[in-house]
Amino acid sequence: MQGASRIRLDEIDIRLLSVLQREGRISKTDLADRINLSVSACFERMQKLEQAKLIQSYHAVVNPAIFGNLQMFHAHIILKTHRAVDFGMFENYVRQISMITECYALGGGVDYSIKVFASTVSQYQRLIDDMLDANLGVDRYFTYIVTKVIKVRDLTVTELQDIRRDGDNDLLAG
Amino acid sequence: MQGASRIRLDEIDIRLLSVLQREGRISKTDLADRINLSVSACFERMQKLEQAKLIQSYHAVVNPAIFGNLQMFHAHIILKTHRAVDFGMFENYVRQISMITECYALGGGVDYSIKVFASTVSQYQRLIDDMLDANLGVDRYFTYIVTKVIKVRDLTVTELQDIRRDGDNDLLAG
DNA sequence: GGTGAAATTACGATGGC
DNA sequence: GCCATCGTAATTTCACC
Repeated sequence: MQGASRIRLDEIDIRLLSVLQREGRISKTDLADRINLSVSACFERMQKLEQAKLIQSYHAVVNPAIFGNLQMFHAHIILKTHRAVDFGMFENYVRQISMITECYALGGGVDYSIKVFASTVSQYQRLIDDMLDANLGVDRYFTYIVTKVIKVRDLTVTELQDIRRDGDNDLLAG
Repeated sequence: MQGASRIRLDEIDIRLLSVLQREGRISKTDLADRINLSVSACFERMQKLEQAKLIQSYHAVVNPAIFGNLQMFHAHIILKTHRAVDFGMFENYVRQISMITECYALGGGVDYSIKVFASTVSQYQRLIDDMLDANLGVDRYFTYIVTKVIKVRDLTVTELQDIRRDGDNDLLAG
C-alpha cells in the first residue's frame, strides 16, 4: 500500500465509502444525510478520501449487452521458457489486446490465466491463433468456455474489513 | 438482452457513455461540454440511457488495499454428480460466501471456476475446507494462487462496439 | 474535526424552435 | 431532438466553535 494507509478511518468513513461504493453518483447532500453528518463535514471527508486515493475513481456501469451479448472465455497458458524476458513479452502482449480484460500470473504448473470476451467462438479462436503466431513462446493453452455466470461482484469495504479481521484471528489461533 | 435494445444509439450516446464510464461523477454541465451538447439535451439523453438500463449503476472504486493487501486465488472445481440439483446446491453456496467474488460454470472437464480473496493462504484453505465439509458433492478442486495481477479492466463501450463489429465480419468471411 | 450560513454553481422543468 | 431560460436545489467556501 502506498501513502494511502496514512489515514485513520473511523466508522463514519467506512459508512461513507460503503454508500459511495453502491451509489457512486449520490449527491453530497443525500450522502451527508445518509451518514448523519453536516454537508460540509461530509464534503471534507469525501475530499480527503479522494485525495488519499482511498477512493480511486467513479464509474458508470454500462450494460455490456448494449451491442448484443458477448461470450466469455477463460484460458490457462503455459510458456515454453520461464526467463523474466519471456514473462515480460507475454505480459506486454496481453496488455495491448482489449478483448483480454484480465490476466493473472499463477503459481504452480500454469503460468497465466486470462479472461477473454468475444462475439463468437471463432473470434475467440482467432485471438488465440494470433497469440500463437506472435512468437510469445506459448507452449500450451487450455480454453474454458464460460457457460454461465453465477456471480460477479466486488468486495464491499465492510467485507474487506471482515476478511481482514477473520484472517488476523486465523494467525492468532494457528 | 431485455428491453434495453429498443433504443437506437448514435455517436453522441456512445460518447456520453464513454465519458460516464470513465468519470462516473462528472457534473451534467461538464458532461454536456464534453460531448458538445446543451445541458438540457445532455440531461435528457442521460435520463433515457439510465431508464433504459443501458447505464446500470454508478460506483466509487475503493482501494481494495484499504485494510492491507489481500491475496487472490483461483480455483477449478469438479462435482461428483451433475444433476441440476447438484449444480443448484453448489451455486447457492458460493453466492452466499463473500470471499468468493466470482463464479463461472465452464464447459468441458471442469465444472466451475471461482475467484477468492483472503488475507492468508490458511484463510483461503479454511474456506475450501468448509466447502468440502458442506456436502456440496465436490469431487476435486485445483487451487491456483495468483502471484501477479497483469491486467484487470472492464470493456469500454468503444471496445464493445469494436469486438461486435469484428465478430460480425468474422461471420461474413467464414 | 465539526457546524452553519453565504456566494457560486448545477439541476431539472418548461416553453419555443 | 436540440436549445435557452428560470426557479430551485446542491455545492463549496469561510468564519466560527
